[in-house]
Formats: sequence, C-alpha cells, structure tokens
Amino acid sequence: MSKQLPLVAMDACCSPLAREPLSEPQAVELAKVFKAISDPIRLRLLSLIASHEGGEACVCDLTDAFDVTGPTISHHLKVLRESGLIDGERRGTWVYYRVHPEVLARLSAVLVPADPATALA
Amino acid sequence: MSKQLPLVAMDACCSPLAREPLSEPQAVELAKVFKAISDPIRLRLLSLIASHEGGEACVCDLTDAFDVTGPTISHHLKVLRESGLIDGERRGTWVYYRVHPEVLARLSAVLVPADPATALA
DNA sequence: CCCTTGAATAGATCTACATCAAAACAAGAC
DNA sequence: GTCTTGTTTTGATGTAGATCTATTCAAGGG
Repeated sequence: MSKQLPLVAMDACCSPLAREPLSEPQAVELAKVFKAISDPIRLRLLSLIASHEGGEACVCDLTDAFDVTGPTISHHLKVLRESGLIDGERRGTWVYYRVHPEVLARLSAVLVPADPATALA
Repeated sequence: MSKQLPLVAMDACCSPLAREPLSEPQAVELAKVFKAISDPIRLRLLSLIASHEGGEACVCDLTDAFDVTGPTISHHLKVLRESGLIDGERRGTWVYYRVHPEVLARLSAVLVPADPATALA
C-alpha cells in the first residue's frame, strides 16, 4: 500500500523559496507535491484525514463527504499517496489513511516569506 | 497590470488544514493558488522574484533563466498574477514583478501540521 | 515619423488529468 | 463454496493546460 516516493527531495525541503532561487530539480520535486494538492477534492481529502480523530480516516468515511463516485475518490487518494503526503493501510474490511506530517511541514517551510514580519500583515 | 483576484479568500486563510476540515469553497480557492505553484517553471519564477535583490525582478532577467520561449514565460507570469501571488508594474521599457508575501504566508500557515512537534522530525 | 527592443496576446497542437461505468480484487458473512 | 460490501483498477471521454509561432502592443531612440 505504501509506495514511498521522494517525500519531497531532502535537499529541497528546507530553504524557503524566498531565500534563494530554487534549483530546477528542487522545483520539479516540489511541483509534484503541490500538484497533488492543487485539486479541491484532494485538498479536502487531505484535510479530512489530517483533522480526523486519531489522525486517520477510513475511505468509507471520506467517500460520503463528496458528490463524486467511489473510483474517483480512490483515484485522488492514489495521487496523494504517490506524492508521499498520505499512506494507506488495510485493516480487515476497511482501508485507513493517515498523513505524513513531515511532508506537510516541509511544504509549509518552503512557502514561508522572506521577511517574517509580512506574515502578520 | 494588477487584476487582484481573491488573494486566497480571507475566511479560508488561517486555519491549518489539519486542524479542521476545509470547506468546499475554501478548498476551491486554495486549490487555485496551489495549482499556480504546481509547475516547476512557475515555482522557480516565484522563487527568483521573491529572492531577488530589492524584492522585484525584471521579466528580462527571468526569461534568461529558462529554456522556454518568451511567450511561455509571459503565460506563466500571467498565471501567477491571476492567482494573486505576484504583481507586475511597467517602468519605462521593462516590466518588474514582485511577490505578495501575505499570500505566501497564508499558504504556509494552511499547511502547518496539527502537531508542531512533528515539524522537526 | 519609422525602427528596435521588451513584453503580452492569439491561435494551434499535443499531452495531462478528472471523471465515470464496468470489471476486478479483498475480506468477511452465510 | 457463494453472496455482500468495501476498495481499487481498467478503459473511455471530455476538458484543461503547457508550449510553440506569429502577431500585436508599449516605449524609446534614431
């Protein structure tokens, strides 16, 4: 169930984008993860999983929250999985997903503006 | 030159995605901005502008950093502009772009993981 | 004025992606 | 075993997007 992709290339993970120019490989890796969260359904899936009690959510819970079909949700979960943002585990009948907080943290760190003061504007 | 789109809908800006489930409208707004930075060239453009001396960069400088044609760079700058991430200003012959740090800060805040401790993993 | 240089737009093309219905697979219940 | 429920895969389809060339627009310089 895990496929553990680059997890946001380690050397691309920590220097804020506004501090120094991103290298081309760094940009390629980051773009993949941002693409994964550039869809409303995937953003909500991620949020539902991350904010769910116990830090994990069953696919059955997730599907009900949307107007699209099951296969479509499954597709979006796969995209999130392959980007390294979430991971799924089957326990009996159901499959449970949880987020990788480190990846979220790295994305957040990359986007921090150069001057922290502006963050409070 | 400015077109001032939603700038990341104000009510969607500050609660981390992992704290509570994103509403559908919030997700739609956020997804637009993430889509804007889900391309390697746009990420590097954003980084080049944000990290450039004086906080602004001329299109002429930006174009040289890539293997694609001028119109393609112009297209990507437009996408970033329409997402509210950057803004351009013509001064004489050249056009200068600068980032909106508040938007960057909000995106960063949304991605912060639920448990701050995990950010240091 | 016309010409040059910088930048944006228009139109065309090719690829990537979101979605669905149908089929396959996984795990239990009977 | 067979049936049922939950999840994923497959295949097809329509739309969005990245890129190019050619054209247009903007601002100065002769």
